[in-house]
Amino acid sequence: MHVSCLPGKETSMYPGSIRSNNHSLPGQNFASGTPYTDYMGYHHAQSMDNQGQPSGGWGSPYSLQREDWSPYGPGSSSTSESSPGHGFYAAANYNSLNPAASCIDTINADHISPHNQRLRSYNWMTKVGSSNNAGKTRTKEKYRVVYTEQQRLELEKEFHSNRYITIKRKSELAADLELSERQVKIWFQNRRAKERKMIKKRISQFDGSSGSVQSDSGSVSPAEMSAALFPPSHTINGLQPVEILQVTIAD
DNA sequence: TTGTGTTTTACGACCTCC
DNA sequence: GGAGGTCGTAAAACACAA
Repeated sequence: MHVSCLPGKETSMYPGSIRSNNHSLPGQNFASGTPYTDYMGYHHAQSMDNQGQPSGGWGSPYSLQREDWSPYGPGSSSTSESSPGHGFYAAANYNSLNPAASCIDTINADHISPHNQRLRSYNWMTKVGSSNNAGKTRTKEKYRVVYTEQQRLELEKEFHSNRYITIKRKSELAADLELSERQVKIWFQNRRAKERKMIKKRISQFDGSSGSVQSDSGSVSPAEMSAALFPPSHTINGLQPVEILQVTIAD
């Protein structure tokens, strides 16, 4: 599988999108400089061979509540070459602060190791119909699926291009990945939450440390960590993202 | 194998904006 | 009122130590 590095076709944050008036979305772009050492923190290595996906296996009462639950077929390979970065969160920025993850290819190659490539058994398939919790949507049959490697990769690419997905891109991505728009939206919400959590964790490491922070590669000074977290080029209204975040956390 | 902790989907409550 | 935001949380999926 080949995946290019954030091609970057579009440059506007909200090309004809919702909320294009840019009314201070709290996190809008603010995390552009956040570190992605955890970018590929996903441990799942689901095979792209998703025969186990529930084509038709969704419980009807559940699926009726979805906007467009499409069968989870194999990740569309066609998306590999067609996922445009939006340019705002440029690969250059990302790479500059995280050289180790400078190319998704690298990450991906790493990630899809023989060890990780082991096939999932999709145990949930056998659970369908086994639940007897009528009235509780979440516990009906299966209540969550595991996205494929391909789906995650494309979503991550989009996320690193833009923290907030446009309606247009959401629609495209959903079609490409055979996900519902709702799923894409929720994935982005969850991904932002994850990022905030990571940032808070890092900041608490600063606060809790006296002079240095231990990293994988040894001791890192707060200044170094800060620079890694937020490159100087990223400011919003004159504030560096870390400052904005600190204000936010203080609230 | 099993217990436990973490991560990943998914949802509801509530908020803001148009 | 609808759409999408955050926040908190449930529960499946997963990793890993014992």
